[in-house]
Amino acid sequence: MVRTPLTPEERRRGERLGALLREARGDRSMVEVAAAAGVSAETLRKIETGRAPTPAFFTVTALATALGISLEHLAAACAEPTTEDDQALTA
Amino acid sequence: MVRTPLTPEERRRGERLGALLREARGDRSMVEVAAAAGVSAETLRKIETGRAPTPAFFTVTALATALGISLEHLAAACAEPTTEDDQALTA
DNA sequence: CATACCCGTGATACTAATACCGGTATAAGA
DNA sequence: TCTTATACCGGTATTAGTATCACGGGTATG
Repeated sequence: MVRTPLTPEERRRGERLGALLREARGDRSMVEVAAAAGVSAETLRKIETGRAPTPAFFTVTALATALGISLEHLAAACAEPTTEDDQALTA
Repeated sequence: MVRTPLTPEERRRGERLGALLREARGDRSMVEVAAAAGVSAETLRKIETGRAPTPAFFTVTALATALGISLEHLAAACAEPTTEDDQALTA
């Protein structure tokens, strides 16, 4: 195996990231946010739905900028749900 | 064309990111930092040398955590050298 | 009711990221 | 000198991210 397939945990993390982005998008439309971030709407949809669990760094950066959220917040919320970081989803 | 090839500007941005990571690594070895971040040494080398200009978000996150630098700093330094952020490279 | 527009979705195509392998160069140490 | 460790480089294999194409659902407007 040359490229390790994504583990279920990594996919879970991707879903968490997508959920955070979708929540941050609020009532804005996908096309609007995608255009503001400079990515295609389909790409944003895949990331939000978790079908692209490990998007590129600059893609996430652009989305975070377009959505007005911090990268630290995203990384911390997706990192590890060991304790009870589900508060990040509700907030 | 279904997937836009990386533009020279994106590659430049990747080189900047790599330079920042290498600088943050300091005198640590590649294998040590790579192991701490959970990525292979070859991947870290490719990112540092700019041969992987758009690494995955969580890869950069893990490296930033292992190196003790902030994602915001990385994103800001790589975003756009419009004004004079070359100081980040020289410092 | 038909048409058009916007949003979201699935399928497809193609490039890039990641990892493993072997080889090379340089510097430190036995 | 020889070994070892580190970094660099090329190639290869496989998965995954991203973009385009084509489709369905809803809402408004004619």
